[in-house]
Amino acid sequence: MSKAEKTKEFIIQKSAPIFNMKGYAGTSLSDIITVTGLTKGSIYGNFKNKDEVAIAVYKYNFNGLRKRIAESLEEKNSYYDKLIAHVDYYRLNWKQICERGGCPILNASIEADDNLSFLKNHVQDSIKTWTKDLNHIIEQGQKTKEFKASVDPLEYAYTIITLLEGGVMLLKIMNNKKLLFSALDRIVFIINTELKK
Amino acid sequence: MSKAEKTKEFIIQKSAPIFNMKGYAGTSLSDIITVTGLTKGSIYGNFKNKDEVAIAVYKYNFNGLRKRIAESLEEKNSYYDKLIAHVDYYRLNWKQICERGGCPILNASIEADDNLSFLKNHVQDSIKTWTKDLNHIIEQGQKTKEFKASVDPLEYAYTIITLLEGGVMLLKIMNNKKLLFSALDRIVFIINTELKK
DNA sequence: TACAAAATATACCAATCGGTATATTTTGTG
DNA sequence: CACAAAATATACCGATTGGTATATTTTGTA
Repeated sequence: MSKAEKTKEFIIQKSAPIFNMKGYAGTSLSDIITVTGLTKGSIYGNFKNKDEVAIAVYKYNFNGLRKRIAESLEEKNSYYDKLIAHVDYYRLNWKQICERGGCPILNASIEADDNLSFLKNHVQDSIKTWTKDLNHIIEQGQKTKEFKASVDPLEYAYTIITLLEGGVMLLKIMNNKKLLFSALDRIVFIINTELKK
Repeated sequence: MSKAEKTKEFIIQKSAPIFNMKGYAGTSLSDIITVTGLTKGSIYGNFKNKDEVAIAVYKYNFNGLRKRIAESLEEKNSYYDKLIAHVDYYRLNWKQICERGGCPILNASIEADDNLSFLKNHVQDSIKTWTKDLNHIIEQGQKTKEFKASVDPLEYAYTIITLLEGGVMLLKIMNNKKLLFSALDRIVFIINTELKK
């Protein structure tokens, strides 16, 4: 790992919470300079412009979330348990999620959807990735006869994401974990009554 | 209605879509000047600062949405029909919602939650108002024996909001109405299987 | 250890930001 | 119609924005 690569990674790590909390438009280069302790020359020596920093930060935030969720599923040895663990990731880490500024997908999604075309594609990609991850778990669970073969895995993947994102939104704005937990309980209920055999 | 009040209303109306699409940080005073055709003096003669414009615009956007939903419930003469009509408002108007930049509550919520304290309170208030509106419909439906008396109206109000907001988020970012409709179908299913007697 | 290349810092740029003071126009009323 | 008050326009302000050109420092390697 070259010096530049280390610096690049350092900038991304330090800027990640700011972008997730203040948004793309709300985060200035001087914010990045302040939080990294570096200078403008160092930032622009490693990134073409602010957009490139934002994209790198978004990918970092999404990949981090995805990785942490994946880790919490690893030890589980049934697909049912994996799906429940996915939901429970939010139950266990809601505080950390709040501290980091909420769900990066949700945040970037809202800001990018009709404004930042350069980010929109990346957000779409990450939602597709997340959907595939959930879809895969459900499909595998169908193969092991844990889940009903009749249901459409993709539809349930989207329902889970819908409830998670809606739940995180209400958690953040109302400062009330009960609202997230209610969404999580609903997901578990759906899994138990409609997916589970 | 004085001249100033008319101008104020004019500024709010013209600025409303911009704030909802580009966000608070992404909307500049020159954007407001451009879209209204007015001058800076006229803006600041009617509003103390940018924050006050943003607040007025947010209230306008929320009240508009609330009014349009309320109108679509008016003719319905059962609380079950009112609740379904509430959901169907989104089914019928998803395109208009998209054109206006999505759900103002969701948008403002994401930007304000850990950044814009001056807006956060107003967003919280509007969510409380919306919750009460839904809660009221369910409670009344319980009184008329349309809905089961055993359920907690507030919990269902929150579940409906969670699914609506999550659905709108996915609609907007993925440009796919199917994702919103899936959330709407889920709400109707919950109403039919858990609320309805 | 010398030295070129890579990386970072410094100094600057025009444009735009939100906001204000003042001049001009428009308004309602006697 | 006159005239004060209200409303709007003009002209300006310092601060900050994203970005660049260049100087300096640090790095890896011969």
